[in-house]
Amino acid sequence: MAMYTNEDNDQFLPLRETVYKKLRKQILTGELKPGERLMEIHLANKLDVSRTPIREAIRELELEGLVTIIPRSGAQVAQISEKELRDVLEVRRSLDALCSELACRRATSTDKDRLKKACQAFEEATEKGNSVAIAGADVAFHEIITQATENHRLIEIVHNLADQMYRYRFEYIRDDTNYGQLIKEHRALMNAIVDGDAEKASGIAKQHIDRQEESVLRHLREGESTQQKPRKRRPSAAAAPGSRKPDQGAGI
Amino acid sequence: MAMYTNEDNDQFLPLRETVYKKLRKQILTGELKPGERLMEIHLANKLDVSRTPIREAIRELELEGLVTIIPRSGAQVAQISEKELRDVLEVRRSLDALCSELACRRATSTDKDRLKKACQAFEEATEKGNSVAIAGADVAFHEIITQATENHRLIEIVHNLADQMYRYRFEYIRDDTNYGQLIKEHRALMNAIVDGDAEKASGIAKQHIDRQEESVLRHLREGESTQQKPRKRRPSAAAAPGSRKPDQGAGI
DNA sequence: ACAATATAAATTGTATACAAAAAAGTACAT
DNA sequence: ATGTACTTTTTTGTATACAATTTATATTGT
Repeated sequence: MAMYTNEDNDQFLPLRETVYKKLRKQILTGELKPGERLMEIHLANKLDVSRTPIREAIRELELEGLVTIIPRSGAQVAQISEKELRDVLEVRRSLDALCSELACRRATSTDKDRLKKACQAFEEATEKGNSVAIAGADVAFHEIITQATENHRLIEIVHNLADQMYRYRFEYIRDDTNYGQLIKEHRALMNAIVDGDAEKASGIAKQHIDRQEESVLRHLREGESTQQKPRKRRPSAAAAPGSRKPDQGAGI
Repeated sequence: MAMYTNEDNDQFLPLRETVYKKLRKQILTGELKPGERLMEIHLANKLDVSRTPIREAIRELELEGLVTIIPRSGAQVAQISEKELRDVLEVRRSLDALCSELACRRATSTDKDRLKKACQAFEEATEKGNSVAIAGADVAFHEIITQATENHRLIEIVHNLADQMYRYRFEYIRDDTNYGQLIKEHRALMNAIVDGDAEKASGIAKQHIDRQEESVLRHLREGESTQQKPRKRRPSAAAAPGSRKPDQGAGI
């Protein structure tokens, strides 16, 4: 066992955090596939820590929506249904529009410069044709806009929503055999923000997501191969019907 | 309190969940004040469980934004600054607008009926003048709209944002010595949804939040009395500058 | 007095033990 | 073969022990 040997590894962070990061990455990259079970002892052995930090990491991931916990049964990598993906995108559509609007109002001149560069970089990446690079450039471009909002809560939520779909990013990129439309949208969005035209920027952002939705959903329907079947469980008196969380709203 | 929780069936739930609910309620109602420390052993004794479920509950609350964890130092009830409140409201503004739009498209006729009744009930509550009842009726009204969207992710996020401000709901309600404007807005929103006029509904929802922002912020500035001062901690090499979470966006 | 430093106390982080529940496996009857 | 009761194995839920770290307190030197 590792004991308290800091092992020189990543940092002085609590184990819980490093475990959290590792699992998270594996889920996002698809190394851990949807439906795959996350068993505490197994993971503890594999990562050479005790069950405690594993448990805590899994619970963090659950609240993030990347993991589903079935009480007294265990955790599994969250299945994402078409409906759920659609829900996520519906929210993203609205929030990406908000990001763009806010960016129009709040982007500094250096923000705008970086946006121009990122836009350029994306175009160059598409010419080279490397999927990883293209996806990276796309993320970088949008990230500048997101950060320009200066609204940390918004940034957090947008990131979270993006994470839910991270697994599909390559399909999405690979889908567009010609990136002409994508480039056009990026340019238009960039210009709108530079000009401070919130109305326009908002509209483009929405369109942008709509296009994404189309291609991601198409791919989801085609390749269902990677997902594992969800485990069924014996009926139990305690099992609440339906919702995965209290979802107890306390609206103001 | 309002809260759509099925109380009492906690018997079969894991302790972690019941602890989570208890702490959550205490934070939202203000029984645990912002800045107050959450110490594991202390809470464990008080609630008569071991530290383990306490820890897990606290971590859930952290991801929800109701608790702040300082590594190796402990957890405290989240302080909410004016900037953060503003950020929350900025997102809510956008999402409440989205809720209203979606409600226009998706509300069933029974939804609409219930909305009318809830609107009516709110008016009656204002006449009676009981703050608790008014706040409850307000929540109920908005909850119908939220649920009508049929978008579970959206519902979850909106609830979470609402929770962040739950502590201020009474100030907000009490502030409006005459509820005329509030009633007018509710009625207008209700009518827009019944008519399916998404554009109009969206606009009203935004105004509604703007009004809230105004009065909540005013009250926040006045009564800073209840908040405890945050503990300061020794500088540490591990302490990351700024952000409380990796926040590593993986945008698509 | 005041600051710096050493010492003690409190508190969190992690590992581990054990009980409770669920899942998987097995034998048996039909 | 199929279904059913029973047993075993696996896995989670909770409690607890101990190490590591931080916070509080006392002590000392100036």
